[in-house]
Amino acid sequence: MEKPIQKRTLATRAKLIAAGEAIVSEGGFDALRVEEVVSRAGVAKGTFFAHFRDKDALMERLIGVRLDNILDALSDIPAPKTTDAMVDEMLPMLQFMVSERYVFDLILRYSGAALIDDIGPIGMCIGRHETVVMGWLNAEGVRRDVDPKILAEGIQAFVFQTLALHFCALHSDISIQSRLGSYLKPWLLAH
Amino acid sequence: MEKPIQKRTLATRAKLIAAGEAIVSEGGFDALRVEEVVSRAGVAKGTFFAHFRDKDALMERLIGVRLDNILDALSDIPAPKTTDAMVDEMLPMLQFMVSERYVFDLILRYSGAALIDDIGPIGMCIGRHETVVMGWLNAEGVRRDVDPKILAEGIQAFVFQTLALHFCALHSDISIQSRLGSYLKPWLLAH
DNA sequence: TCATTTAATTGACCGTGGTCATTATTTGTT
DNA sequence: AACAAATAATGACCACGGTCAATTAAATGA
Repeated sequence: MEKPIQKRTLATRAKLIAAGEAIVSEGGFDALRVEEVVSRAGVAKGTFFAHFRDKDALMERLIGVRLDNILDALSDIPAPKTTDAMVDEMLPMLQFMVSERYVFDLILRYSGAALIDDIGPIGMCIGRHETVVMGWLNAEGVRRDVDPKILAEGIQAFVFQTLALHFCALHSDISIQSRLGSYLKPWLLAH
Repeated sequence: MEKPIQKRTLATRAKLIAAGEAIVSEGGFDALRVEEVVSRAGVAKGTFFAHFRDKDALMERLIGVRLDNILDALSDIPAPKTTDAMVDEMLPMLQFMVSERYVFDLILRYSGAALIDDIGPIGMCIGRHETVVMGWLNAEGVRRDVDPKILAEGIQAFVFQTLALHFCALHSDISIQSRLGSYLKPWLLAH
């Protein structure tokens, strides 16, 4: 019904993504330039925008791959039993998110689906993360008076708050772990 | 000690800000172009960047003015007694924040001080908001087992989460008020 | 096999934010 | 008032994301 994609198309797209990935692994996400992507991929500039809505769309894909890898590992572990353990398990994801200011801003912007209809790779990953975390909330000691969905959304909110303050000079004296912990304990624990 | 600012400087800056304000009031924040600011102000482009680090710096000032006005009103009212009342009082601020996607993104990016040393107008406003809200937390029924500072930071986190989801097509069926309320009740109420 | 329709690619071009060596103006000094 | 030092303003220029009419290649039908 809607599948007449030529393999040339797939090949071109793959080249673009590979070029992007190479650039990022060499100089970080912030260093990616569309011009360099197309020159490395050996195509014209216009071709890039025939395959990706804009630069951010490629960025989302590249970041999405990293996030998915981290999430694969995360969903394999057993549910942590304390909030501190939860924080520890989330740490790899958080560290990637703050690895570059540019990356954090991008994740923030696209974590809720940015455009009206299509939910992008980053939105998917955030949703996946929420699902994984929600699965942890059956643990003993976690409050039962609140819908787990709300609880999981709240954890997301605290994650973003923590990372935002991490970038803020006035608040960077506290570690990510301890700050996130100080939010999660009163949010999650029955008392 | 550090005050040899010529009045020419102040006049130029005032012209730039006035021009920016005019453009914004006509076409919204998203419509502001540096070129139009300088042409309306009757100065050269380079002059703009002698007065503001970048376009965002002017944007911050313009947004800061609006936020300050809203906060002036907010700090005049008596402390609300219920979470629903809190949400109602915050509503004008929230509505301004989501008036344009562009504005929301900017506030998000600068709500924690963006640069290492200087905390900009938006960061100031968020801080002010936090202070006002923290003043509400002596009310009856609000939990006492958590540092009010943490409680206020958590409210900020939920505000941003609520507004982010507001822009997300998948979640825009719920009103800002009811979503924020569903976070604040379990966060604030003693139980 | 060739003609026709459909899809992919090209690259010159544009909009806009930001830079910087040069020029103009103000302030301080004698 | 005349000069020197410091500060402000200028505008040509660059970087980079994004557009689009024209071109080329692939799929389809006879």
